[in-house]
Amino acid sequence: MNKTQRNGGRAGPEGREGQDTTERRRELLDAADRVVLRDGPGASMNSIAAEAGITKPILYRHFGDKEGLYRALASRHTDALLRSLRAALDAPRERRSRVEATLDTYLTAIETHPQVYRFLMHPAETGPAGEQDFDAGQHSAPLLRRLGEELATVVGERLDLGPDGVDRARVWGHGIVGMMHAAGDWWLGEQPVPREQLVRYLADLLWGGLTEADDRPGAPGF
Amino acid sequence: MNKTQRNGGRAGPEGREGQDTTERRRELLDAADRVVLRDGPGASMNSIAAEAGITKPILYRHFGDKEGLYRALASRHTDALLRSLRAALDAPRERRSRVEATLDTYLTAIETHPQVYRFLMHPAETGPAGEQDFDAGQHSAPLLRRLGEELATVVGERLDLGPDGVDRARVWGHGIVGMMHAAGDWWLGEQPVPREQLVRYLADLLWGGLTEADDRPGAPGF
DNA sequence: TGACCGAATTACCGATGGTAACCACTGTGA
DNA sequence: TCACAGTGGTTACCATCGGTAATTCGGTCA
Repeated sequence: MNKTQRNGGRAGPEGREGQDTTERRRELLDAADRVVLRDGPGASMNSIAAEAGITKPILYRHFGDKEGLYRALASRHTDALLRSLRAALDAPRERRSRVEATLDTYLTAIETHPQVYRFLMHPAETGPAGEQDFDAGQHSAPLLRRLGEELATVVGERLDLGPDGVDRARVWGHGIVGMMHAAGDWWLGEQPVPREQLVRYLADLLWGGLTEADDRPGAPGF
Repeated sequence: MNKTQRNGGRAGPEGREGQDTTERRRELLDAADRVVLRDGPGASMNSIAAEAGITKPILYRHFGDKEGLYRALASRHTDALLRSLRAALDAPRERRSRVEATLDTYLTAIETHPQVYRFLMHPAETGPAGEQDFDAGQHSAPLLRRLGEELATVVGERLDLGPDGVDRARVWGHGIVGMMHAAGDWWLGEQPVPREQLVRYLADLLWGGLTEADDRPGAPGF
């Protein structure tokens, strides 16, 4: 088993050893967190190591490469955000309230911790070397993908969308998440309206606001 | 024959000068385009200069820094895409067809040129050094912002959205663009459904599909 | 011809991600 | 008590990148 390998130490029972190394990982991630929140997503491995009171090679032992560290770090925050959103999505209310609560939860999160948010949207960072992968579709922030899939599942489970319901649910899941994300990103920069209003507008959009609005008199129609 | 002929002395009027330098810029951008499409968004300034048959400092003379080059490059593609989208948005049909045509135009574009798409979504690249700016809101791809603002204008002009119409139009503009973007990004990776279907699903979502769907029997409601 | 001027190149700097080589400490077996 | 093995850790280093001074080269004017 040797779950984390390394150690090879016959010394203590492996459980104990694993305990230590995961505990260590947590400490390192805490340090990385502080640095990233302070210096932005471009924080260097050296500074992170320094914050943790160690040196680079140890970080590389634990996380492989920068991408690995950032993935681990992002995973923590993503998990936390996902938990909040799931809670909002599971609250026992009617549909509209549920949607508004979810939107509000997300927007509150990014408003409260913009640095975390910014980091989560930039995990790739594609260092100087290599990076040949051109699959064009996984570069986007994994957070959005996870949110989209999550929402797709919820929608697919709870709504009756007909024969092609699965595909439809996935499209809607990713689409709604993208709407929330883009609007939130723009709003975070300018904050031209209070959060509650943004939530209402977005929910209105999902509620078919675009269909119900009348053409402007004299306009070429929309 | 100094076809490129760096003018050699102020001889010519400035107009001529400008002509030459903008022509040169175009050539350099063409070269940069080829390299970026070949090596991905992480292409180095050296390789771009080599492709253009010159050396780094010239690139820096023309574009200031890497960010500048990438901005110029992105601007070209963004402008082109914006033109197509405006055309789709201005076609004389009824609202639903117009929306579907716009979605289809965008999705066709990213499907046809995924490398360009990928580059456009990663223009920041935040080099190794500095990069202290933490405003958390301008890091996102400028393309999405421009699209969002554009759509907001169109929506605001053509629809009668009541007293707070301007704010509402901006939220909707960015929201719709984000929906299109996220769904497109996900779809580009998996392509689980044909494009026409994706377009229909997204339009359905905007047409209030989420409101009209029935709860699944036995589900906790959505 | 020779001084001059500007464009382009070479050579370089500092910083980064990543790694190999080295070091020190600690407990074990004789 | 002492060699030893294995651990975690550090130092020193490499290739590469973005960016820039110093320098060379080609042509123009007196």
